[in-house]
Amino acid sequence: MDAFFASAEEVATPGFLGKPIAVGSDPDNGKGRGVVSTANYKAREYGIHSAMPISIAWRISERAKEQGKEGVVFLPVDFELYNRVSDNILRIIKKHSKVVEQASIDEFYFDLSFLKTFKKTEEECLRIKEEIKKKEKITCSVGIGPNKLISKIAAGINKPNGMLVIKDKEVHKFLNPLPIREIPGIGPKTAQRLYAMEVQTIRDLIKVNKNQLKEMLGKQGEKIYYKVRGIDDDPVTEYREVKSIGEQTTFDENTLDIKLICDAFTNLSSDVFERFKESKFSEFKNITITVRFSDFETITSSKTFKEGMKDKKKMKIEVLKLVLPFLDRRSNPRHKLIRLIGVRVEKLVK
DNA sequence: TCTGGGGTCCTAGGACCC
DNA sequence: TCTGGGGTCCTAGGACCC
Repeated sequence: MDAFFASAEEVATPGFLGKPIAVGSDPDNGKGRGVVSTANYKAREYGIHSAMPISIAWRISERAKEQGKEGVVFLPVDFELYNRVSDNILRIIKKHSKVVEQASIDEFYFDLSFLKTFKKTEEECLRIKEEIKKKEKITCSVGIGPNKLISKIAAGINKPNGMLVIKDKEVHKFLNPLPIREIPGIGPKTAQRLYAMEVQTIRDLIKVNKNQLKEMLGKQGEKIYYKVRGIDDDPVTEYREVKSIGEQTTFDENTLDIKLICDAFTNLSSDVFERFKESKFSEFKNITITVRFSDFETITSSKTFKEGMKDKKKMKIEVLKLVLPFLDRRSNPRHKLIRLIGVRVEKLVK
């Protein structure tokens, strides 16, 4: 889906039509601590984009207003709304394809190989796009290719409201000129390491041999070796098992207030437990806590239990037992303030 | 300039077992 | 006194994705 959160908000509130919108954390008059989740295309014209600190976006908006331009509409993330829309879209796609994989709240893979030709596939995808546009009033971008990798990259090329078909024979011509960051799995860190080797495009990357990539990047490197060649046999799968349930929260202000921190951990523990109880799992065997300090150093501490756990009170006690060492002054000699804390349960048992 | 929150997967070292 | 090789599980940290 194109600018999904922002698009869903535009549909839900007709008054937003034509306005620049940023969905994300509360900007709190420029003091807010989060980031932009999604900016609509009007807001992108202002230079606002996903993952940008919300305080920067707020400043951009203030500047724009001074120049007589329209201010940005800042909206909190409303997952209930987006999940509803997402479910509707899934239902539409399911009418056209037997196997649909929901890759995220706004990304779907579906296997149309039963249609046999790219022409028929393209026509079918146009119908899906039109139906989504008609029923949900939002646009999406579609990529059609011989596998999930190529279709995903192709979908990202002609955004928004785009559609791109890459046939088997066209894969190499399509991939070669693209920047390496287009490959899913090459993030900022990996890209930097490759830039240092004068590797900028997939054409460059294809010249690096498999052993070199493997040595440099481990298993990830081997995957990249195949991806740059357009090779991907990852099947479209309906269902993926949940592996963990967790939550984290950033304090309004960094803190070392023990009571505040313990209360926040207790609340997180309780919230995670409630979500766990709503899940189809009956027990968990691991708890992991996260602490992020003011300098962004992030530590985790975890414990695995022989026996599965399913008691809220016991969970809270175990969480606090994990937290305790970090509240000891000796473990934090420079008294770094804490910025974020988190709680997660893993090793889930049905 | 200041960096959210929900996740998955991988790596490396250490303990432990046979 | 000095010590192999195969394997599993746990812990901590890091990269990545949306």
